[in-house]
Amino acid sequence: MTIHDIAKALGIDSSTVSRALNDSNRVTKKTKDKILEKAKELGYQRNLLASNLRKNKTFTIGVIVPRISRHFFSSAIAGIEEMAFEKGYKVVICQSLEQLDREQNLVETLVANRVDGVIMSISMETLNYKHLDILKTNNIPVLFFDRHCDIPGNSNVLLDDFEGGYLGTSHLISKGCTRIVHFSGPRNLMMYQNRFQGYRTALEKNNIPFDKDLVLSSHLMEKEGALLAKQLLSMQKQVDGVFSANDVAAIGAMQYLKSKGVLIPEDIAFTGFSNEPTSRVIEPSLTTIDQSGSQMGKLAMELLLKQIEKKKESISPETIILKPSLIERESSNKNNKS
Amino acid sequence: MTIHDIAKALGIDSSTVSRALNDSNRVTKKTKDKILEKAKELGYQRNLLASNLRKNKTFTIGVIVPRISRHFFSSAIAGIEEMAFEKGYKVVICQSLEQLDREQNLVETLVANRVDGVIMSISMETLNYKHLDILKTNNIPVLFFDRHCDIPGNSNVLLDDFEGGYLGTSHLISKGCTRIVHFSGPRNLMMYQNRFQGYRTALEKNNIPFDKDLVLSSHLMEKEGALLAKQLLSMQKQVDGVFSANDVAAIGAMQYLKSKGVLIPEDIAFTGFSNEPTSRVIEPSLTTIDQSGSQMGKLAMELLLKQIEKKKESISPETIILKPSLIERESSNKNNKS
DNA sequence: ACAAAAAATACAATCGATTGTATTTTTTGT
DNA sequence: ACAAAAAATACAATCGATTGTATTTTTTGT
Repeated sequence: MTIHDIAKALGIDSSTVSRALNDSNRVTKKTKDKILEKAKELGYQRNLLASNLRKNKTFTIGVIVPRISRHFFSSAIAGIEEMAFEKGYKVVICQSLEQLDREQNLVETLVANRVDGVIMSISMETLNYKHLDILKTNNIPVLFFDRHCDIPGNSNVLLDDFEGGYLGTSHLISKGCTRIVHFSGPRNLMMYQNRFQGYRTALEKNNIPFDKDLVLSSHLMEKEGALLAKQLLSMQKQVDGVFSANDVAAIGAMQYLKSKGVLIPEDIAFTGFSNEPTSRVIEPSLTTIDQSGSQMGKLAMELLLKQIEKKKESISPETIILKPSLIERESSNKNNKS
Repeated sequence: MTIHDIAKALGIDSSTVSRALNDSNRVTKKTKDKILEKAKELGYQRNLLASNLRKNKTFTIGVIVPRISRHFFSSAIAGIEEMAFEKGYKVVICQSLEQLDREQNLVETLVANRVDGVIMSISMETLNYKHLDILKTNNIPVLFFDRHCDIPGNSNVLLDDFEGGYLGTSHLISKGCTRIVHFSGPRNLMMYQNRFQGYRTALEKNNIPFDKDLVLSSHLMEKEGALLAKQLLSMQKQVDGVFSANDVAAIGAMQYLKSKGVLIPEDIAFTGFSNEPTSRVIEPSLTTIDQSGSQMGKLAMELLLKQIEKKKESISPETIILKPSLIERESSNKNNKS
């Protein structure tokens, strides 16, 4: 079933059929009706491959995230899809699984498929950005969200991680904590750098000396949280609070500590980051920094589409930084102060 | 950058370039090398749109789920993507948001984009399957997973929901429960029908009379779980166990009951369904039926690809039914028996 | 009723790659 | 060295839709 079949059936030219199906004003209403009816009769379905090839536009956005099943990313994807659907686009979803070579492979595939744009959150292994050059070469706009990379000329939708780190740490301090450990993530991610800087600044503003031994880096998985907690107990200097750069590690640590009889928040108070669904359910419920994936996804898609749809003359990069908010729960509710 | 540019640069025909890039044995090694080098030099990237159009194959699978951010679905998508990547396919992800009209719209878009196959889990609103006819018309194989529909000729990857319902309910009975409420989902989903039948059969096998007043249907959201729990407390007949057709509703109910001072599992024991991450973290931890989304996703993609890749002569539908397993946790640990 | 202007439709090239067939070049065997 | 066979390459059509230009048809105004 092609436009040529319709054209033949009606004894007219396929260009007229094409224009009729695209509702062009170069076709008279009478002819349009005739064509539309025939199209329906024959069960015609436009072949978007052919159309896309001709128009050099696919109405497809490529999305690369480290892990689809992580709650933050799946909410972001949900937001991205919702906005894309609304605007008539579709999304190809890929996961790097935190591996650089996979990320590179995916970028190449997306380029070969001529996506109209790419939204991505880089992997933990991504230390340089050479594999992204191909996007620029092919004039494909990219938008980074959550985990950004500092190459100029691209758009970003980010959380103010510095502010988040500052909020989370200040909160613990306001609850009376003075020896606060920070669970940090891989150094190459700006995100974790910024959360760390927020932590450090909060300490300084409150005249608490910074102690680098209290900063523990890992990939912030649940198991690593438990390991870090173990390490915590064996520290000679006593700790009374933990600001974790994500909820998962915080929860791993809390569970380990609870099993060892440590009281939370009385002995050690916790603040996490991300507001994962589990953070609300664990006992004590985990104080955390909200990071709405769905909203971020929607904003990211909206911004990218704006850039795609305005003519190429002016793809001015733009950065949106969302303000984080603290969600206060039980895990930080020390009675000492406040 | 097209094969014609390469051809022109080397003074040869574009068909030879095409064959060289596809490693055809109709091109001599010497020519191939020359072409490959030139291609690299010019930064050539094959235009898959054109290739796909010619070959009438897109190496794209459409995936429709009710909600991307639901943990089960995001894990399934992760499994699907992983297997697809391995086999050289990519996936377009869409969410129906449980709405029939959206689902219909998505199916049409996928057809227009000539996906090679579709993997879907139907929405709660989907009562008839007329909107899926277009897939058959266009000869696009479909595979249903998790939530299936009983139209013949399609493949399915399912959990044995009957067995799951039976396991979950029998477990409560073995712990001494005799008045067990069942939280059920929308009737049109076979899945919930089957879990219900498993529940009913378990009662019968244990000589517990079935009481239809103990079956409460809803959409199984967290809020509805809380509402159902409220309803539970106002029942004249006392209840000592709940088998919920998903974890989310169970957790909503448990939180409400805990706030009212009901002891779990002593007063009311709980068994959920799905093994959501939160089920492990809530206190008491929730006994549940495991349903590995990621494994299901992988299997689904593998089966669909098998069907796509073998010639059309024999697209024999196939149904894989995974055996569920019970994960015993605290929420059902009554001391009465066992 | 007729020429000019405007509207509708047809023609033909194109997007970039693939592929069956025809032609040219190379290899083989005597 | 030459014909026959085999291998390599070129030619040309094609996938299905779109779009600038040319042609035909209709409308307008006198």
